[in-house]
Amino acid sequence: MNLEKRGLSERKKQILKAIVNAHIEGGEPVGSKYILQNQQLGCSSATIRNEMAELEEMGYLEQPHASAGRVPSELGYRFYVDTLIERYAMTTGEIAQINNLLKAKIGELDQILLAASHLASNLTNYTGIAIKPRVRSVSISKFETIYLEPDHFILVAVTSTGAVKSKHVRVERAVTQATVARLATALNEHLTGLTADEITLPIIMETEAQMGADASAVGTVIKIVYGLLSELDEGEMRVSGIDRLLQYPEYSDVGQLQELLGTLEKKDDILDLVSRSENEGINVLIGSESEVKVMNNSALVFKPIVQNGKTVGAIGILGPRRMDYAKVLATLEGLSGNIADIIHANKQLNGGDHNGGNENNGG
Amino acid sequence: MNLEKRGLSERKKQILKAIVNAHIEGGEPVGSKYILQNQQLGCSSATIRNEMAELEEMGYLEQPHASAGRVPSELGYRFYVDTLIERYAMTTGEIAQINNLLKAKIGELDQILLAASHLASNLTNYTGIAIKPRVRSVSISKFETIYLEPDHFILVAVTSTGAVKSKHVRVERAVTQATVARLATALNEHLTGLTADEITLPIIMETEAQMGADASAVGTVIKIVYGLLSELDEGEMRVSGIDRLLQYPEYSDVGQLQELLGTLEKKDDILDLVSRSENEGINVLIGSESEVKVMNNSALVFKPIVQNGKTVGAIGILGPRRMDYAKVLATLEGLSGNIADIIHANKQLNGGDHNGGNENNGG
DNA sequence: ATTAGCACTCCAACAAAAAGAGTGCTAAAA
DNA sequence: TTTTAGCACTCTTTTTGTTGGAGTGCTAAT
Repeated sequence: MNLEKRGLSERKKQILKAIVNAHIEGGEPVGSKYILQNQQLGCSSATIRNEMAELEEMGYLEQPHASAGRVPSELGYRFYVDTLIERYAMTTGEIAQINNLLKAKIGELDQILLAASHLASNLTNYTGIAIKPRVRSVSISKFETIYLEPDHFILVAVTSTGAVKSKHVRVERAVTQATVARLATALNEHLTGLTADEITLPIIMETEAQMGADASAVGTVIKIVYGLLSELDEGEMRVSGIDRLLQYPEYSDVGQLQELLGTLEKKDDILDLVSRSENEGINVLIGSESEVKVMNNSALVFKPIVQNGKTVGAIGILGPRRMDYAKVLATLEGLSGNIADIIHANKQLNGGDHNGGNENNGG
Repeated sequence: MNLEKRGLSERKKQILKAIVNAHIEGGEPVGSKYILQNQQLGCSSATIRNEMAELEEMGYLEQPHASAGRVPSELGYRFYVDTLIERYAMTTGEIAQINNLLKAKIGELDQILLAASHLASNLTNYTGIAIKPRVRSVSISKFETIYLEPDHFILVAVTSTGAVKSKHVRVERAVTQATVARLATALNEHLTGLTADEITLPIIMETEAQMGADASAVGTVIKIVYGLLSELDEGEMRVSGIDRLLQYPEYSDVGQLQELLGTLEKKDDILDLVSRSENEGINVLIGSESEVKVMNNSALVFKPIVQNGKTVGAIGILGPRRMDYAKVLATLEGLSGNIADIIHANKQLNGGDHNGGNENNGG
């Protein structure tokens, strides 16, 4: 017992792992008898009980009430995810499913993320989340205008991350096709690479000067550009497969469920959490490790999608604290590998090796 | 009793209305005693009981069990919505809220619909739905290309409904800025106004011919255009405020709730329903009136957004069958009026009168 | 046609009892 | 010193029974 100060005995590890696995599968507290029957550790249930009592004392297990089985504590899950978990190998079927669905969606990042989170939800049977994080500083790398009618054109902006945004623009004074083309040029010369904060009055005035007689449209457009940039700042989050949560008994309490759904609706908390993360590997947040109040018996696992050193998106899984971490980690890794392939270049998808490291981040 | 064959007596109407109102508010079966105390109809509870028994026989009321109060049947709600409902006037506060939020979102239809459904959910305290219906035939009215790198440009398409879609395009053989500009011209000349089905091989060949030496890119782009058109065909549906459902006791049964959430996740059923609707007024679907299985104790109210005679979107409310129809109808009407203002022209919002007719459509 | 009165039904809530699962502890065995 | 069998104990879950109340339907009188 003294020598266990700095680590768990092999037997304790085996018991803890068995308990976590059993609880992940069944959701019920696990008793010594069950362990006895399902593990070969050549000792009696009484010994197991003793070990369990010690594991509880050490903080890895909890007892829902005086005479129930044991349930893994938050610390127990942490230890499990960090050291005990056995890597889950995706089946060829799953890999094929990923490839097929994502291949069909080669396109804008938004759609890829959405499809991926859907897929993640399907494969893991938990709730999937697709996130475009808030970013401190997006800028626009290219403007284009599309003339429609004398008082009506479309402003298209390509952002530094490659996303394309557009807005209809209506102006008071009629403009010509040539004018809106000149406008695009002017915008490209003065506003590219600037964040919302950097669009200052002098810059606006320069742009207006360049447009000469047609300066009146500039004000309207700048306002729209500004709004566009702030929109991009806001981030976005979409949820898929909420219905899957309901199959887990931890969410059969309506109050709890309502709180959780509320958090998913509000989006802010999770969006913040993901946007602030600096871990580019897989993030695993178990229960109260995250500041999001509601998560107490839930867990959030997410993987940022990084492009040129910048986090441009994330896919995640939300589920009960006792989720099947092995499967979730493998799924998110597989998916993010494929997404990386797609966005870095439109090269052929081949399901190759994307062992994206199994880094975990507690709190 | 004979003369009631073709209509309900005034007293029956009053009783029915009182029962529906009471049940909408409380969610509990309503008894004769309650009616006696809350309505001035100068008769005893025994008489009310008799009337209630007859209303039940006629199919307007139901009894959950032998000795409970009465609950409105589906037919009862239908009758209520069609003839008994009292128009609800939006408060100035609500009108102001609508104007402020929508004003801020002047932009693409998607965003307006999303904001509106959010708002509808907030105002009514039920779940809001924003829908872009499947449409038989979308075409593209204008193409534009944005050159980025020699093997990489962006294709922007403006659809016949004014929506803007874009796709990144990567090509094998390097192209110049001039080439992508010519490509846009070629696409505009050959593909505008065509639906996905109408893009035939001859047309493709003509386009390729026009591009001469750069024909190789045409194939890639056509595939993308095709995908883009089918995407537009698919329709879209976004849900907001699911958490609000949980406050109503009819959704405290996990099984029921799961089915409902499943329907909302799948989107297909509701999307079909809305896409196929030909009623441009407010549609009210109560319980099993819709083919969507799950709705049995739910109701869906939605209002198409029509532009140039075409349904370009819809906003809706999903809630318990006993929802506050008066409020829901008023809210959707108010919102759709404002949306119409915004999309028809960017004229100033003024919260003016949009009495969009109170048409109802039973199954 | 309406109403008072009453017996009847059914549900909901509570209480008590029984069943079960799992533990902790003790004393003996390895 | 560690392990184990055995058993009493605790706490939950399920079952069963009881009671109270709400609301109806019916009958007989108005």
